[in-house]
Amino acid sequence: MKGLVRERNRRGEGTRLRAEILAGAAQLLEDSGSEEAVTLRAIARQVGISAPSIYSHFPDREAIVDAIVDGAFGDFNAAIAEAACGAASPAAQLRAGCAAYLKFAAERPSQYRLLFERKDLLDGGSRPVPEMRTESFRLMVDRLQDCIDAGTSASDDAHRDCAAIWAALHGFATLHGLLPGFPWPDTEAMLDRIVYGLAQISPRPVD
Amino acid sequence: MKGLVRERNRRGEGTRLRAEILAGAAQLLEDSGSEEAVTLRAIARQVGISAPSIYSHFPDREAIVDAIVDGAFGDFNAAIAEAACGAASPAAQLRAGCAAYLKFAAERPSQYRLLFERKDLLDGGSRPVPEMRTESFRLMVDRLQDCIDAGTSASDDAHRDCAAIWAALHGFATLHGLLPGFPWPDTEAMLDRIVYGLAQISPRPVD
DNA sequence: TGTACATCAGTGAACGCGCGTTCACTGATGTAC
DNA sequence: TGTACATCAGTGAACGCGCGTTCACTGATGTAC
Repeated sequence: MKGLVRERNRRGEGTRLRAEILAGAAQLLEDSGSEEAVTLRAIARQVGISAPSIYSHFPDREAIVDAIVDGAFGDFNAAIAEAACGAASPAAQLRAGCAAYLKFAAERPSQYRLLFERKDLLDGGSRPVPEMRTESFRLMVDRLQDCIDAGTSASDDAHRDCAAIWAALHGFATLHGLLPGFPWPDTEAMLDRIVYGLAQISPRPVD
Repeated sequence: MKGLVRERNRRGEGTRLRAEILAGAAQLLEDSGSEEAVTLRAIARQVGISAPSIYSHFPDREAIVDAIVDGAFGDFNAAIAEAACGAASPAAQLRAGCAAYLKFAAERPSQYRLLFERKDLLDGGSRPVPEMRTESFRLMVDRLQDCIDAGTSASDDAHRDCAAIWAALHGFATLHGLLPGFPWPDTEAMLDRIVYGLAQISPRPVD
């Protein structure tokens, strides 16, 4: 009943290498900016092991990318939820969540791209969207509904207007990253237009 | 001075194969949905020639993709300009241009993705954006400025609000294609919210 | 008109590369007695 | 405490693959005389 019980069947490293593989893969992704650069051999080089060693921890390449996506979605949703929690009014919560969305995309662009530009859903037609991908969206819909109920927003359809906000946030994050040479307006100004314009909130509500 | 003068130095095909290569490459792109599928060997298979034959018409693989991008941008900008021309009021022109934007993205998703998700600008930092990529944007800014001048729009910054509209259009087109299983609102309703909400135009102006 | 020749579109074989994955293995780590 | 053994994390070599690209070539097409 020692604290080492869990370690008994992992001699040398055990789970440690798994974490190193994931960290190396995430590093490769962030450095290169594209998922294709995350190859088993490149990961092995990055971590300092041989390529076949990875198979002790992941069944195939796809599983590694899946694990990165899961981790990134966890961080992404947590960052947005936390930001929203810190604001007072529903409208301020909505804006804070949107600001956190753009912040994540700007700080971890390659991971963000992986989250919403991955082709894994393109093949299977219109299968249901995983909950993880819409968790933050549902949070935003609830906050907008709060605004509507409180009379702060003139929207008559929280789902529709949040879809428009999501589209605008995603588009801005993506284009901003792709065309840094374009004269983009200030991010705060864009946030104001996107959130208040699309959610039909009278500009600059009290925080 | 016969009409055959131009054909003298192309014995068999000449330019014809070049066009077939481009068409085959575009077909591959549309079928597979990803640029990586457009390999020299796959194009050769598609067209029914051997891979080295391509080098008579293009210096390398990159040149083929570039040619597809140029062609697609031409069609894209033309479709938007034409749609905008067909409407009466500036506001209707703005909306028609945005509708054409979404139509192009929906009908030729793989080409659209290539236009605005290509990584070719990511590497070089913030070099200037090619004119072709912003031609339609500038058209939209002009139309919104017309609305402002005519008193139809309450916007105080056509550039900023068009950037927001562009972001929303791009985000909607991209997410809609990536997550077809998500309950997206009707495209027309989204267009109304995006154009009128972000351009600060009183809803449903006279066409 | 006929023939020798230059042109050139397209080919087939081959190169070196990096990839995912497999397989038999090694050698250190911990355990049973 | 000492020794024989089981475990298992990690390895090195090899596989077959598709890729971009090169190179010397073939054979049909048009031209010069």
